[in-house]
Amino acid sequence: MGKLVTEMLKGTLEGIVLAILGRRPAYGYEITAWLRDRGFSDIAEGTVYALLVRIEQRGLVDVRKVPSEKGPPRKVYSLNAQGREYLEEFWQTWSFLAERLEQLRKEGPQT
Amino acid sequence: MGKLVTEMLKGTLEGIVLAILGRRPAYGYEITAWLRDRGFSDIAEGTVYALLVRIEQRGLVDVRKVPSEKGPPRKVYSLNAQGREYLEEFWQTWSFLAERLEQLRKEGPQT
DNA sequence: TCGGCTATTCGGTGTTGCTAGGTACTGGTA
DNA sequence: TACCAGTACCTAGCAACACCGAATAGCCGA
Repeated sequence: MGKLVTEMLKGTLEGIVLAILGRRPAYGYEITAWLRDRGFSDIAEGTVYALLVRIEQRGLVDVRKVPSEKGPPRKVYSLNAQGREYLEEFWQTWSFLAERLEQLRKEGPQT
Repeated sequence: MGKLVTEMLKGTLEGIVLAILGRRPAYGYEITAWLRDRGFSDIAEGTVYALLVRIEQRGLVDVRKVPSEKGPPRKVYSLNAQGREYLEEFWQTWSFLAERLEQLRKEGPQT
C-alpha cells in the first residue's frame, strides 16, 4: 500500500497481532495470510515473525510447537494473562489517538 | 504517556501536524504547545521541529519568517497544494487502518 | 546581571517494519 | 529420479521515525 501505511503500522501492527491472538491461538504463517486477506496486502512475512519473537520475549504470549501435515512444525502462539493486560492498554492508547484524530478531521480547515 | 503512544505516533504525528497546518498556518513552538494542550503531554519539542524540516524538504509546506515580539523570529509554516493532496492521502490511509482496528476490537475474543 | 519565557537546531539512541535472502518439510509432476 | 510449488520458519542489514539532551539566541522583568 505504500510508505504511509508502513509508518503507521509501527506501533499498531503489534496491537493488531495481539488482538488476533486474543481471539484464538495462531501461528506466524497463518497470521500473515490472515492480514493479507484483510487488505494488509504487503506485510512482509519476516515482519510478522520478528514481531512474534519480540512479544514472546516480553512474555506476552505462550508458545507451543505443533506438527503440521504439510511442512515444518508450526509455532502456535496464544495470548496469556500478561498479554491480555497489555492488549487492554493498547486499546486505551489507540482510543486516545483515534479520538484526537477524528476530532481533527471533523474540525477540518478553519476552526 | 509511555512507549505505546510513542510508537503509535510514528507515521501519525506527521498527519496530525499537517492537519493542524491545514486549518491555519502555524510555527513550531505553537504547534508543540497546541499538542501538549490536547493531551499529547510528552511530545518532545525536538520531534516537532525535525518533522517540520522533513515536510518542508518534501515540499508539502511553505515557510516564511515572521519576527516575534518575544524572542527569535518564528518560522511560520503553511500547507500548500501538494501538502493538501498528501493530507488527503493520509486521511485515506488512516481510515483504512482505523476501520480494520475497530473491527478487530468489535469482534473481540472468539470470532 | 541573572533567570525565565520564547523559539529554533542538532547529534546520538532505540524501536520498528522492510528487503532479500536462507533453511526445511511435504506432495505432485515431468 | 529430479524438480518445483506450497507450507512454515528465521536472519542480517537498512531506513524512517520519535526521543533525549544539549546548545543557541532574543526579549523582558526582578
